[in-house]
Amino acid sequence: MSTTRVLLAEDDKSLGYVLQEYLTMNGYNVQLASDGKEGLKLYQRGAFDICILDIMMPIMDGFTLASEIRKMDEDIPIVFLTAKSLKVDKLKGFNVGADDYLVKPVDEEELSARIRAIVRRSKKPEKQTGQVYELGSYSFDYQNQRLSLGREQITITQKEAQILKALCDNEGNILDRNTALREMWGQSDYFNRRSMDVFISKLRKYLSKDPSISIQNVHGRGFILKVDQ
Amino acid sequence: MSTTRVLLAEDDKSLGYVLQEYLTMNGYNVQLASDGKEGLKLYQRGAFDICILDIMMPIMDGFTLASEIRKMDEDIPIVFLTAKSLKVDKLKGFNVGADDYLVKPVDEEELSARIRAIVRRSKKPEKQTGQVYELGSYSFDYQNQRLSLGREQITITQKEAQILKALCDNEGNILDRNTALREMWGQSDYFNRRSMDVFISKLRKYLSKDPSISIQNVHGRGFILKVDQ
DNA sequence: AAGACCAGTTAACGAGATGTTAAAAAGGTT
DNA sequence: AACCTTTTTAACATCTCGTTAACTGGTCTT
Repeated sequence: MSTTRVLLAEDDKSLGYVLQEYLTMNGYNVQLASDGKEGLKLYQRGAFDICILDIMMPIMDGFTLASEIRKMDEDIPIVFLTAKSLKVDKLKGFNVGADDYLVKPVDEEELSARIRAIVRRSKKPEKQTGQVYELGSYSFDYQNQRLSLGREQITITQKEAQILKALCDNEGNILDRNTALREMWGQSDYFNRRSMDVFISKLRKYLSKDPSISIQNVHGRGFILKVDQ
Repeated sequence: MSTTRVLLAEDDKSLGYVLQEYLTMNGYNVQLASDGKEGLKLYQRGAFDICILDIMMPIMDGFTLASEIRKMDEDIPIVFLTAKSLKVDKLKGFNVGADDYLVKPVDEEELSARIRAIVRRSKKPEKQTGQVYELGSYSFDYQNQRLSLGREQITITQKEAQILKALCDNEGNILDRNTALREMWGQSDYFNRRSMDVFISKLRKYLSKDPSISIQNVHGRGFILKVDQ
């Protein structure tokens, strides 16, 4: 993931500097503005992932800045900082769409933790495409239990998918039998082992149309999924 | 939008009751657990939008409960409540994936505002108004519960529409049964499952005039809406 | 080479999941 | 209350898939 870009608007120079330093050290890309107007300018210029705004600032206060920012981007996370803990202020903050509201003195670590929590939520709009494994000319979608070869497409069963996934995750390496059995069956005994063999046999059949793919046995140890080139 | 379902785990009966009352009055659907274990049970049974967990509780503390919940759903918002303001606790909270961390005494209005802020972020971006799905030769207007084929038009029921929408949103991919049940019924049990089957059967009938459309079952997982070309 | 496991494959079995229809229950309207 | 619509529950038929069994051949150890 790319670094998180932070817009920090804080008129207290020394506090602003300290926070900027701390956040930068923690891998954030921080731009510092010392009043609301400057904050707005910076915002218009760059693309940010989160805004941290002091409420009491000269020229333009944090609330006004926040609403200006909201006009441009109704989705960007905003965190307010303030010296006094006035309840009305706090509620006003959340009403203009704040994501958090911190009372000074702020603890840098806590600020960092809260930023992380907020950005984590806001940064995943797109639905994650279920991971798809490429197996020679096959492709295997674990989430959807789908194995496809060209236009042909079959839906395999849950256990088949589990085992094939485990093989794919260890492609070229041994998938240890006992490990796999404990993972998928909860324990390893004679019957589970035989059951696994049945599934391996089924998977081999599914994958037989591409001769470059093979599931090889390692006597007494497990199986290896191999894809030759 | 449906009401926000809140799981509140708080062992202090009177505080728990007060918060439940307040949040309920503000339009939240609140279920109260008086210890961690009960909280976990409630969570497993129902579908929630956010969890508010006291940290110090008998039997199972809030951190443990949170990590159990995270095992099941890595995306649900979690807010911690605590009496003492220990920095290590706070950071630990954020590290297990908290979205917020409030120190008692909590102000109900602030809690409500924070919940709103968090839930706003986590709710999936619903597609916009008047979305009409194209299904082969059918078209389906979810808002108006209308399914039409040519100039024929039928109005389907709310549940039918909900399920069809969920299927459409996952077209070509598995609509997970438990996910759907928790979304639409609030919980997943034997009877809901059978009820869902009945609706699937009805939808299949509605859609039977276009043979390129099918609702396929994936044994033990859910259903896939497929539209061949 | 012989014995002792290990693995490959196919088929049968049965618990549980699903398909479908109909009746009952739950809501809502007049 | 009588009526309607929607949803749930019941009942029964059918299907699915993980397991187990059975038989075959393979691999290792001695």
